[in-house]
Amino acid sequence: MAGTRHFDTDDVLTKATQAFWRDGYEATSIHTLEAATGLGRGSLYNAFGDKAALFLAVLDHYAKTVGAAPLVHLANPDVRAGLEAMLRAIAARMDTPGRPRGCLLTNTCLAPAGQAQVEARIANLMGGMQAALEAAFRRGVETDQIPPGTDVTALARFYCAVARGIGVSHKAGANLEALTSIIDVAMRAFPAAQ
Amino acid sequence: MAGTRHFDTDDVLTKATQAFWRDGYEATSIHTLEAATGLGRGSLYNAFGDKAALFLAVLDHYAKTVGAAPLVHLANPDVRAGLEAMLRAIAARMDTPGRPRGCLLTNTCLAPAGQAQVEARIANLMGGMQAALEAAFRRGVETDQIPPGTDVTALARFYCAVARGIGVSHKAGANLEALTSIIDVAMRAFPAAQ
DNA sequence: TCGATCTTGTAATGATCAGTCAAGAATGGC
DNA sequence: GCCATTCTTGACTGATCATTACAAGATCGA
Repeated sequence: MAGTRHFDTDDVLTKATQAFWRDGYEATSIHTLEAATGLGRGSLYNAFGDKAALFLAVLDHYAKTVGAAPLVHLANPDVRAGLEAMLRAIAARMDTPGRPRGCLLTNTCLAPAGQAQVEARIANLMGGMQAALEAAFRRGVETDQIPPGTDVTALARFYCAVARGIGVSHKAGANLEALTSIIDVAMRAFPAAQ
Repeated sequence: MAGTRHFDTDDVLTKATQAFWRDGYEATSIHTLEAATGLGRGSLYNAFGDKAALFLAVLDHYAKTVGAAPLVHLANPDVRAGLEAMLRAIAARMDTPGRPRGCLLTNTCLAPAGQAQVEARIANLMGGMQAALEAAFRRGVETDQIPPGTDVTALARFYCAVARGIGVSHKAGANLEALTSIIDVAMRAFPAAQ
């Protein structure tokens, strides 16, 4: 029953992500992770190290897959349309049945893991979204889609906060229609083209 | 050393609130609560019941004091000014030194999986804020401060989401200046008076 | 003054937690 | 075909968790 690895790392990370996403870092025990991944204790510790190290791997896996997907819309030359598409993609992702509610990063940020390394990683990943937004908005200023002199940092902070607020609202029970109406209002804060 | 109660209930609740607010529901142990309140195990269980019941009392205490304070601004006849004052009061409250970061309700809105009663209470308290906003906006429509036909429910949901987003941002490390800039942008989504 | 009642501190309980370790089993290199 | 390596398994450890039981002390009504 042993000798070579019996699992695919990405597959195990996906399953572990679901568990952490659903229950949070503290409430997810090694026993839960055994059940979710189908691996034994020893295999988990052998492959990933301790619980905190596994969670770091989960965070990276989440950021690369679930978290990065909506950001591709920011590549849209129409900055406003790209922003709106990103927000709607986030809302649509949350509405996906079978997925845990809210956003793993936001959920974990609210219920801290107590591990300094984990908190630093979360701050880093969250900062990445704000930086991506800010870069898109700066490009919008350069291409005359956004009025010059606009505080693009504040604008990025705002839409980051909206995305986080959407995550919390969904975690608190909001449905897709409620999230959509939030986005409709939020887009009114986007500076008008000149 | 015993016979009559040696503590003030409100004082103990305030101290317990600080502990839950800082560390979250799960990470706050009875031992932590003993140290924070100065009471022994027996006194805590005798006075409040188990941990979940104590947390329910803490939630109500928080809602009555910290949570309700910013909402008084909504009584302002100028609806837009009242809304802005409320948001700035929330940001200023977060910046208060010595206070735990973020908002207790937002921080724990996902927390105790399995404690249906706690989740219901949080949903109820959160819904109260949205209802207060919606009532103010409806009054704004009646007094011609907000265009007729405005979706006041969506508007209330949006500013609720902004408040939650501010809480998450602060929890994630944002300072007062960052929170203020978020509010500046958010106010641009408010419908113009006719 | 005395007993009933309540508060309080401490010890103990059973469950669960993260993490470790020795031993068995299967593989790949030789 | 044999051996070293790697992986899996399941039992074990010590710590910590929420909760309860209990004894001792303090207060109050009668």
